[in-house]
Amino acid sequence: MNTVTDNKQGTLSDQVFWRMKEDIVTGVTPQGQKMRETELAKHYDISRGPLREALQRLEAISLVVRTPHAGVRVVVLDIDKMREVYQMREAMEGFATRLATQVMSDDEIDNLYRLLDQHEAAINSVDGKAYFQEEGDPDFHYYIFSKCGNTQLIQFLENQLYQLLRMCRHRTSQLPLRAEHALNEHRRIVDAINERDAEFAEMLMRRHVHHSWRLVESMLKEKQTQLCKDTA
Amino acid sequence: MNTVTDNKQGTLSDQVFWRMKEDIVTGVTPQGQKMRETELAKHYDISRGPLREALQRLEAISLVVRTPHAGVRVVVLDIDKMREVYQMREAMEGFATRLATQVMSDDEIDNLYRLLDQHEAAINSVDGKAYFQEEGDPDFHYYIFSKCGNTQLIQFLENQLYQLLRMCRHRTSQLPLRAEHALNEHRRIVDAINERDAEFAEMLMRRHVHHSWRLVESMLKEKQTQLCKDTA
DNA sequence: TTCTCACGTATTGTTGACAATATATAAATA
DNA sequence: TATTTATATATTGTCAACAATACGTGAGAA
Repeated sequence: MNTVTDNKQGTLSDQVFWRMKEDIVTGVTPQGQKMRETELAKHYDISRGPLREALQRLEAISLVVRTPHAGVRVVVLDIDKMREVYQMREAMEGFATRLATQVMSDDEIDNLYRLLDQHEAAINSVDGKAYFQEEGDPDFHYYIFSKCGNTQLIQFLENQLYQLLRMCRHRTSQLPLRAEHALNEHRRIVDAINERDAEFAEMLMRRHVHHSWRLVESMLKEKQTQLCKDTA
Repeated sequence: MNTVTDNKQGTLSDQVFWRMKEDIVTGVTPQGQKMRETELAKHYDISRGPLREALQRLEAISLVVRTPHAGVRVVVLDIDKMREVYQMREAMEGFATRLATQVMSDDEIDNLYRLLDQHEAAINSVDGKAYFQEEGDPDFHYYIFSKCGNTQLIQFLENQLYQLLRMCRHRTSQLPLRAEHALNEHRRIVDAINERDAEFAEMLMRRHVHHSWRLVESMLKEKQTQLCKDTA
């Protein structure tokens, strides 16, 4: 199912890039951590050349920040950066949904309906809500924007934005969910796509992402104020 | 005015990245050209290490494409890729305009009006239309999205999308313009911003970008069919 | 003649050593 | 005692040689 660690194909730089990316996104390498080249090279058992290239690729997708001659650190996703990620999602996924609505085949729309049914079944089962956040929700979003017909847009969402989103999710995974509510919004989006109402589908997707953010934001702020009280 | 070549600050990799970027975007390095590392290293007078890093950064912003073990080529902006660039612009600049409308200061809106006046004056003068495409139009767009308050969005537009757009422009620079028409659309956008109507401002910006693309597209297709007739 | 396969060459991927820069430590001065 | 400066150390940036891979060329067979 998960072929993360045993990926022995491609260049060294490639392999290490994927491993480091997973380590960062899943929180194995904590946010804000200093990443020393020598140290990492030893840890991943390669020389500094390919390692630097891997670091550079991580920088290109905003997973690490580099200051010249000083080194790189894992990005710290504070509330403001997370806002930016969700704003980008709102704009780009909304637009991707519009495009997808115009070019999706009927069979692909059927697949979307089947996906909704699977998610509903999962939610009704034990641990289904956790499943929904971890697998179901991303699957749904991924399926739609991957049909938008704009390669650049797909790659940006997949390679850049969704990696950051996974980091956000990791940070908010202990927060309560809104699985049923989100599923309803998913249904409406698919209905709009099915009616080939591109403008409406875009609007619904934007609202859907916006709602997610609003929830995440309020939870984070609540947690933050709670933390202040604890330390005071 | 242009401090491209005499930029002796920053790391070697940095300097060469900027030089190569300019060379590609301005067409000095033609689209589709194979870029051999040894050759380039000699040409820019550095070793292959930093040069590879510069190439990788070019790859990250989609100015070159790399195939493993085979090398990198300058991207070829065919009509389909250009469509993708303009679509991305439509979505992201539209959204950036919405955000900017919400957070721009009154002084900054005044600056926008002054910019419009400058552009009108330029258009009425000799060669003003050329000026408008080369400098005026990008300035206008850049000013707006730079005020949107979303760092990631700004950087993406500035570092990635607008570089590709400059390549598109270079390819379509000989095409006739629509300077007056575009200026009118600019006016309406600024008016919407001034009235703090974020949704309307977004819509106008999207339509504006969409119009640009429609024009470019029809010109390119016309040129293409003409070319077919010539060779037939 | 045309297709296939093997070989040599050219190009990219990787490595470890060296140079340049920044950070941390400690001594010296106000 | 606090602050500044000089030095030492650690870390990043750069280089040139080496290894691995892909592409072009030519020979051989169908």
